[in-house]
Amino acid sequence: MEKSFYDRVYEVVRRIPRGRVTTYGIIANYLGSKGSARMVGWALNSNHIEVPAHRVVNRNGLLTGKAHFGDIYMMENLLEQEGIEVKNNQIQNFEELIWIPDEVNPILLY
DNA sequence: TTTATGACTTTGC
DNA sequence: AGCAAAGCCATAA
Repeated sequence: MEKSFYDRVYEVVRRIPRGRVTTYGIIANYLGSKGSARMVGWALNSNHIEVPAHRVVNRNGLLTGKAHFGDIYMMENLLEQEGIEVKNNQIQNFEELIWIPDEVNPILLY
């Protein structure tokens, strides 16, 4: 069975360092399909393996996927356990926490 | 093969 | 500023 788009998403997500986050769009862009941010989320939705999906949020730093963690507070709790401050589904200091594949540093692409 | 879907993103009003 | 609609594209059926 060849590697599917999903598998690559899993690989990237697994590489996200603890205490860091990234976005659907960044992952999609890294995988080559810059318009397929939706696929990333969907890949996680179909995910049967264990990946830190809670470290993936939308481009605003909003926990849009929280509903898929069983409890809507699960995702937030997981992030806070890693030292990430979340308030009202919004990650604080989001831009400083963004991690990008193949980048060793935290990035400040703005 | 065609259609539907979605844990997104961007643009336009 | 805030909401609506379209764009996006890999998978499942």
